[in-house]
Amino acid sequence: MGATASGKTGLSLDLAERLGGEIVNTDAMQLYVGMDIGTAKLPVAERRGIPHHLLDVLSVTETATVAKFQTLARTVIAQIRDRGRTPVLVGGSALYTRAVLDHFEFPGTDVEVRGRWEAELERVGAVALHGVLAERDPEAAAGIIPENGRRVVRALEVIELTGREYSASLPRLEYLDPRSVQIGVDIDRPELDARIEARVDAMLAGGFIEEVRRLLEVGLAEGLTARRAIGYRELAAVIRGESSAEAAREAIQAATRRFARRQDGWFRKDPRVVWVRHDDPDRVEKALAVVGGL
RNA sequence: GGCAGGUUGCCCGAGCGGCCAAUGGGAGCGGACUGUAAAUCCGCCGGUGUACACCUACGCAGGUUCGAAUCCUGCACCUGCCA
Repeated sequence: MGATASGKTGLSLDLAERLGGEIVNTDAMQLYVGMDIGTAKLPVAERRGIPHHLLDVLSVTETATVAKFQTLARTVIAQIRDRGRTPVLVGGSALYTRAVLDHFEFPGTDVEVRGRWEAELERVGAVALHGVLAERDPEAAAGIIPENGRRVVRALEVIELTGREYSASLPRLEYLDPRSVQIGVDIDRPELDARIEARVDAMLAGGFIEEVRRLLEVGLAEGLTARRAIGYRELAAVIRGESSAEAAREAIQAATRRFARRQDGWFRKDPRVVWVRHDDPDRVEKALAVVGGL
């Protein structure tokens, strides 16, 4: 794990190679078919013959959800284990990773119930809806910032569906499978920012906008999750004539920097993560040593 | 050369005599997070300081005024029209 552009992919290939492993993607946006350039998805030709899983499993019109991902990933991991090989999970979506690795249970969801609360949110606003939540489940309300409409809606949905109170806080850091280890790629911020800038420029030079154009033709704008991906939303605005290419370039870089910071926040908070410098010549050996400690 | 407009905090941009360290947005920094998570949301954001406060600030230099980012004069630079 690690922030975007920190060098996760390279390390994952080395590790999988040395461990005789197979790679499992834990990146929310790399799940989508056709989202290649903008998600920095590793081209097949560069995968060194190592099997990669959970790439290209959703069409851009489908909604990605953590719960679905959890099921998919756990299934794939079990299969890899059955083959006697080592699953190497790689990606920057912290919640997705934790959902797979830790004891993490998601209450159900229901389109109708969700839709109703969303309409209510639209009507009365987040803070007012938070008031409703406070009446039904003070505990949950206390754990959610009133302005965060999305989370308030989900809490109300869960309460209505399960009849139980909603736990608004994250579960404990506890691996489902003790044969788990987390390795983070560590990189200094100024260096990461420079890499992000260069990567975005390379994406744009490499046909990013054409990729977005193609995806718009197959429904990117209608999807709930895919269209919100960094880069895709900004370039879609350019295509619609609402923004200039230069403004989009800068917006994408800024959004990516902020994203990287959020990712870092998640990973730093987890004390189980062992950090390896991205530019340490011995990083592969060090990472292997962490795995060997199992 | 003439006429008109402009110069505000890292950037954009309001303010047009006191309630202004100065609305707002962006960036930056910090934080939250159980089915959209590359999402959603919160806080801080001139300096020192717990608070009260003090200091430095609205192109530069003067002036008017009890009091100026806001008015006047000169200078510098930018923009539009006339030459």
